[in-house]
Amino acid sequence: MGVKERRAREKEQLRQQILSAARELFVNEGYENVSMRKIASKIEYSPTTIYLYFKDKADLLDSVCKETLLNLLDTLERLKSDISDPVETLRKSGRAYIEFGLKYPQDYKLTFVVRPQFQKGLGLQEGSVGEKVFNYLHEMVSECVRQQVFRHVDVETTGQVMWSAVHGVTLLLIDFPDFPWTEKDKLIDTVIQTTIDGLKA
Amino acid sequence: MGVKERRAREKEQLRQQILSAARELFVNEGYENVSMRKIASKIEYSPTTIYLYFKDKADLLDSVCKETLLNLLDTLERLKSDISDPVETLRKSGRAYIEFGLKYPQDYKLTFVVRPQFQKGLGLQEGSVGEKVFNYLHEMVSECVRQQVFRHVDVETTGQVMWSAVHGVTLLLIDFPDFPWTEKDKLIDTVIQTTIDGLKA
DNA sequence: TGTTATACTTAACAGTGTTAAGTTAGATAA
DNA sequence: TTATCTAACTTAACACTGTTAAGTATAACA
Repeated sequence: MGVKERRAREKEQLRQQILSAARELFVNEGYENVSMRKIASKIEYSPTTIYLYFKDKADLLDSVCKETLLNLLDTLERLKSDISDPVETLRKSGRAYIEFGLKYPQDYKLTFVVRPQFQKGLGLQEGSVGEKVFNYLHEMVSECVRQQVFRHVDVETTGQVMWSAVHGVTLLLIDFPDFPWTEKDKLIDTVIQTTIDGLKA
Repeated sequence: MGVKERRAREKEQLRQQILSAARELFVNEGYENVSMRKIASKIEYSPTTIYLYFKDKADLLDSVCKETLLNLLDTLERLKSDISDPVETLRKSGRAYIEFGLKYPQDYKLTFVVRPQFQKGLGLQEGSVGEKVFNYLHEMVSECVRQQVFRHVDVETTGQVMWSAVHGVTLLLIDFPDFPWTEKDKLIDTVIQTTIDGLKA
């Protein structure tokens, strides 16, 4: 009676195939320039087949974005081992966050800029992966406050300030690659350092 | 011989009509959901007429964005009168920048996030309005450094850090309106204050 | 071997940005 | 005043888009 299982496995396989074809095309050509037909022809199926696996193009995009967030979350989780020096961990986390965005700029923008607008409140809702990413940053900042390295204003706000900074510099670097920025690594470090200094007691 | 002038005036008038119809639709329904036909029917002309005034839809969008930037620039310029307290001016400028973004979220995103991706390096190139907006922020920060209120690291970098912060919080507030942010005004003030503190000697 | 459900495809619809060709009205020149 | 020309605008069409409804083949079951 392993038939059903095998079938389910095959279905899941095709789903993954669609997902990764879509991701590759979205990343290389931009969401707007990728048609369902293009995705379909890449995996050598009829366009309508995709609709058996995803509600519509937006749903497909959301699934791609979700994968991205899980990736980012994983990257971050690997860093939080060392709790003895919370500021250093926060610094590393900020760096990792920004570098992730620069490594997967299309994904980052799709997840944090393009999609939220259309899902009206989704993306960071309770239990979502997006929320988990923010919670991570928040946790890092909390630890700094708890160990009294940061002045205690309001933990919530503090986390959000940190997020604003890293989000901002990530997007600027992505969107204006030809702008005469200061040397990139220096800019990133300075953004993080400045925010940390500003939050210190 | 005022005929030619009148004609030119009429042409300019229609151009403006198209522009403001496009802006209204872009803002209300989102760039992707606005078709050339929709714009055309709003001004009661045939769709192809638009192409006599704008190269294509992207060109139309760029023109809308340019207007937005000029507006923002104007809003900022009004603030730089008082040079005696540069930190206070910078704070006000940051606030004005963010509030502008929140007041015209669609415009802000079109200008600073959606378009740059497609014009490959444009948007902040030499002589552009975008560059002027950045130069303004840069000027404010320079004054703080000059008066030795900020520690002298690197004026370029300092300006870019400031920009990252305000850009970041603006976009987060726009894109995740349902997220349980700290009270909005408090968040904005804290972002600006933290960055300023971090930049101080 | 015949029935049924599942997986997939074909054909079509209404809409998109954009171009080429055609029309019409107003200004110029005889 | 009438003919010509030119600028402004429209009609028709192309190749594309996301998406749905209907149809087909195949594999699993009885």
